Amino acid sequence: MAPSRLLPRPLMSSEQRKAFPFSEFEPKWQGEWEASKAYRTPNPGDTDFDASKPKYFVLDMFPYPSGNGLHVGHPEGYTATDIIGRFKKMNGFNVLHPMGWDAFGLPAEQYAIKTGTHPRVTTEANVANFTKQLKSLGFAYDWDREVNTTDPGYFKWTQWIFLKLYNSYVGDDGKAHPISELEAQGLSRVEIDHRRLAYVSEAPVNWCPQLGTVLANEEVVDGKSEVGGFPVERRPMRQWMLRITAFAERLVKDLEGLDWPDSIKLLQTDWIGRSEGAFVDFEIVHSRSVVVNTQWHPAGSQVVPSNSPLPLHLDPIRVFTTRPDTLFGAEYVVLAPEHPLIAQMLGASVIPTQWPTGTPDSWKGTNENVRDPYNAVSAYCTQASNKKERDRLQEGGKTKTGVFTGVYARNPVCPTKLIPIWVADYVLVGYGTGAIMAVPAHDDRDFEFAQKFELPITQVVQPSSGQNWQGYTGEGIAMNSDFLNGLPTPEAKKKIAAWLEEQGLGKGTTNFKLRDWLFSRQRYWGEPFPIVWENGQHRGLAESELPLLPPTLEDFKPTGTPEPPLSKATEWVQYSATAKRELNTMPQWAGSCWYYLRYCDARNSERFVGEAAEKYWMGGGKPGGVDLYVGGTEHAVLHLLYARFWHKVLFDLGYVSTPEPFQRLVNQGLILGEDGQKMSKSRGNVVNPDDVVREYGADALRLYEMFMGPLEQVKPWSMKGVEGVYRFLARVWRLVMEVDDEGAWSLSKALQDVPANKQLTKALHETIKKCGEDIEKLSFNTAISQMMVCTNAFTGAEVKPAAAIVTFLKVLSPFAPHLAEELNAQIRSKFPALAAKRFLSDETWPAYDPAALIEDEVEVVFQVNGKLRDKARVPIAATKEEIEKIALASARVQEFMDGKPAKKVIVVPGKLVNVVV
RNA sequence: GCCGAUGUGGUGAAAUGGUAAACACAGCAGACUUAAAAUCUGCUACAAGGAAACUUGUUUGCCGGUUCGAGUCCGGCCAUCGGCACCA
Repeated sequence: MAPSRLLPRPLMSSEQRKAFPFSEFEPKWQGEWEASKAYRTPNPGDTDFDASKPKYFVLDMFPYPSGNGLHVGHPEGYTATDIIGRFKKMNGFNVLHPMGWDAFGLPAEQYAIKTGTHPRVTTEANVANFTKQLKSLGFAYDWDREVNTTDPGYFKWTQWIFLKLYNSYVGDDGKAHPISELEAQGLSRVEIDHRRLAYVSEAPVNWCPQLGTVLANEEVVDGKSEVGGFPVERRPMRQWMLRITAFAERLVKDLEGLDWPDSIKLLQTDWIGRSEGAFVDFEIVHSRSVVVNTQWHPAGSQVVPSNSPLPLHLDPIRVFTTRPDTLFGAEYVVLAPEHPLIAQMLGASVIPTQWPTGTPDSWKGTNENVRDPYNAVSAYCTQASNKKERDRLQEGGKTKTGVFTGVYARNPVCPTKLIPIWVADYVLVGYGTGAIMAVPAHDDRDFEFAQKFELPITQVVQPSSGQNWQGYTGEGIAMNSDFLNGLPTPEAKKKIAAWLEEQGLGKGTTNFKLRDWLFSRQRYWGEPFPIVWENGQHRGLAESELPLLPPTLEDFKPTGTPEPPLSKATEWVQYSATAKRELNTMPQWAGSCWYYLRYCDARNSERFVGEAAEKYWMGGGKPGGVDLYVGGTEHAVLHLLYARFWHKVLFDLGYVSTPEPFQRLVNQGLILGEDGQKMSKSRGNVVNPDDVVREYGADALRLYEMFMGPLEQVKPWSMKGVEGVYRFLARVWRLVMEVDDEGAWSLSKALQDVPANKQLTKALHETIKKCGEDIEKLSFNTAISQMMVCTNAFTGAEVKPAAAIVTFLKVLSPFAPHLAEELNAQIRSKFPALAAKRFLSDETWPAYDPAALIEDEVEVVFQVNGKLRDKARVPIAATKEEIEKIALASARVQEFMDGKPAKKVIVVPGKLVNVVV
């Protein structure tokens, strides 16, 4: 028989295993905070609102409540903002720190398709789960301000803002104005529809058959949908667009005044892609205009006259270029395959049915069977339009293809010089004018193309330093350029732009990469458009008809055609005998474009946000209203750009008081799995916050996430690290509590109402100082290590001074609010005068005493030639001369001076002495 | 290809141009314990020498520069990660 002690022992209750009873007091305090509405934030107009306090609006990117629940990445940013919010509150600010749900979106809809469960049901369940999880972490949110984008009381205003966009245009001042101004000017319906910020377009879009919806360019990655990775094809469809491009200039410029990381500003700037240049018009010389000899063509051929008697007017080819100074080097013109002029030229038989005499074979395209330009061009264009975006990029990488149209254009600076017009898909229809002038000598792409297709390459820029001019794209001195010769690039640009304008051949202009925002989706679970169609025309609903609820549908499946699922709600669709509703819904971005505004006044049923509330919470004299916005980098471009756009429209129309929404932005870094890989189910390295809370408590989770490293950095998870901060919290617990004879926790006898000694006082005040500074800088990891140092100092003391420990708990409370609150309450039971009366969050952040930080003596290091050789403690008040004397007297210093005289002695008081020999 | 971020012990990391490695994790040793866990105390960048206290040298991706002094500033390169990708 085995000795009894080797038998499995009865399982200890989990309470006994715990180093401190967090699982008891954490829910207890959460309950108390909730019951007493400890974190309710009064609004202007409320009886308990104190207008004398400054405001601090600290915002998290609100989550999509997925079925998977919270992952450890969520609490990273949320804890950071929670600490800041609690800290600011203790420093006398009115703090707005809300939470809500970005709950429209594809997963709930796809789940509905699979199971038949209505997305509203799924969403409600997920929100309930997320709420429970977030509450278990003790965040100081004002839950009375919770918003949910799928709540009719919320999306009523999303629809309302859409109507504002629909009923606005951008004037010459670059600002949004009500469309009524145009009506007053007597503009026609068509003209007005052309100016609206929300307009209908037939442009080719990214259609994803599997998802049954179109996607914005930004939602397509490598020709596949960002969600799900399904193939995406291009097809023309009628869609709602938002005219964000009208704000491109301001969206770049206004970044200046924001406290955002430079890298994020750069990302947005690059995305918007502003470039200055000029439009230049190239007249198309064709058989139905005037016949002109080609000057330079290798075969010296002529454009073949057709037998068509009627002259035909064709608009010139307008190109955009950032290098108008190289116009003399333009050797050919390229149209994007989708360029409207191509269809026009094909239709009007401008593109000939025979290659001009002497056309090199390389110009005739790759299709062997096509023997004439007409068919070569149409074949090339068909092929290009069928190609998915992905193939255009992937197919042979970036090898250039193209075909000569058989038609020539006139170079405006050199009317006798005719240059061939090509079609090639390296020119994108969506950028600039969809056409370019090719200057092979000074553009990489044109250079590559010209080499491949044996087109002439003429130097027009002399590089400043002796680089090879072929393919030189930098600035230099103009040459072979008539009246530009000898001018440096910037001057040449100015001169040619002025000349073009004078001649009516072109115009200086600014262009952007940014395209208008494709705003409609063929989905069920999104905001319906407040639009009806009658007699082929759209019209906005009256405000009084909002919110427009989605129809109740049993069948959410995509129709398999571009017809949205809402078409299945036949009754709902029929607005009146003659009018039908718009069937598209808004994209998920819509709700997140303005949620921060709703938080200011979440229950207002009269207005999207009350005026006084908006002025107070979003005001403050800075361009951005939200004081701190924390979220992931994945939203660095889209969400932030869209929200800024909407905000500017609302600002122009006078609905909000700042031109920008977010003043300070911080991106938290991704948390990786313990294996250093991205957390994912398939890798099996996902950490569930619920498990961490169960094992170590919410405070330990919060603290660990902040202790891991700098907030912005990508960092791997470590359960051992969680244990480390858990042990720290247990040490704090034992400063106050000890196990009594019954094995229960009771107040420590070492805890006494005595003043702290000099050493402890210093440690405490250093901690107050450093933590305050570090919280402002969001350097939570170093703040925590300072609290550890402080705790270690207190642990080493025989007697624990109660008042000093309460002060310490105040500093700890933003980080570990439950433990701090519990220990404060424990101390209050014996020392009511020393502890906080109610909650620590009601207390004032302690002030540090600079005098407590100063010591009588400091350690000064002595260097010889920059190398550390000796140290000594010297009085803090010692003069430079005295310190120098002490240093030179040091035996070690003398030894390393090796008898040589000191050439120079640098003395940094309180720090070091460096003797140079 | 272009743009950006990062690079420091076995690990996460810290350092207004002024003692590199604070604070943790892991490891080692000791105390407590019948024992273990927990807790407490100490050691712990690397190399060489020394019984030891200690001494000397080297070290912040690599190469150079500025400076009395560089992880930090400047120039060049390399690697990893992220973004963009024919934007004229």
